[in-house]
Amino acid sequence: MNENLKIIEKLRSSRLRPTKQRVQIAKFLFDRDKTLHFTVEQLDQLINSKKNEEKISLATFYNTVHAFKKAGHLKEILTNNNKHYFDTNIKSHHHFFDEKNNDLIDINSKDIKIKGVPTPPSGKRIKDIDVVVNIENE
Amino acid sequence: MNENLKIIEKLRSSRLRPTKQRVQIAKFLFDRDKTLHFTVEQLDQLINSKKNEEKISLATFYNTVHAFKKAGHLKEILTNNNKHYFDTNIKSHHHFFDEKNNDLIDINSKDIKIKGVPTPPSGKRIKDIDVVVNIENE
DNA sequence: ATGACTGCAAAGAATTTGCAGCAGA
DNA sequence: TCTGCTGCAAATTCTTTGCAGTCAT
Repeated sequence: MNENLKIIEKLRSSRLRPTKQRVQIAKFLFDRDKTLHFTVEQLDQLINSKKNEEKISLATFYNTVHAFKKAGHLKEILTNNNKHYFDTNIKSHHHFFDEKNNDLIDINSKDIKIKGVPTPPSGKRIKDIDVVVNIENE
Repeated sequence: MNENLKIIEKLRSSRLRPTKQRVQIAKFLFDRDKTLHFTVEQLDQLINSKKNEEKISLATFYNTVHAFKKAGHLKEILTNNNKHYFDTNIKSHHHFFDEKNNDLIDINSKDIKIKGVPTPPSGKRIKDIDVVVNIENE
């Protein structure tokens, strides 16, 4: 129950009304030890497969995930498989990506050092840097 | 005409039949000084807007671009805007990406040095590394 | 009460697929 | 001739949108 309050605070502090659906989604996403990589469709299946609760509509998952992303609670991951992947780990970090299985694995940002990034075009500044280490079977 | 022969050789050496359409697309893509970043839809528009030639169907652009990618003549670029971007520059290099305008700019790979990439999971090896430097307006 | 949020269904965008006919080897 | 390729349209997949009803404040 204490967990619920934390979640509601988190939503409120981002000016997101703590609706039943948002609280349920937020609990699922943020009340966990390991970080989660997911697409919106996967999230829909993961949460709606739980028989005990009311179903949440797909459009609400899209709305909510984007609202969470805008609020900085989720990070979007780059891949080249034409799907939007999200990550509950918002700290700057990078990924292994296995194209074969669409499998994403976190890499601690402290491990990776990037040097020699040129200055961006004038009028632009660097927002962040994504590193994707593509892996394949040996 | 010599250019045509080079293109046909390039196709043949990748076991791709040099059909009229493929030769036309390959000339457009590979017979140029600056590298080109494009989506399949853009390519379709770029080539089919030329009034003088026969129109090529969208499905053929998809087939051809994927065939060229598989043959190693094109590189796919990571973005998070849910579109497949391709690059005529197949040398290892990285990109600035401006989400606002979906604008991609090459970064010479020699400029960027990446250190501290952990060993990949067992049974996997590193295929390549993509670095995307996201930029925004100052 | 009033604005924000949800859910449904429909629309939209990008990509893929099936298959008949055509063309390169 | 024979296999691979093209073109068309239909199908699929993922995502967004419009809007009426509902809920949080």
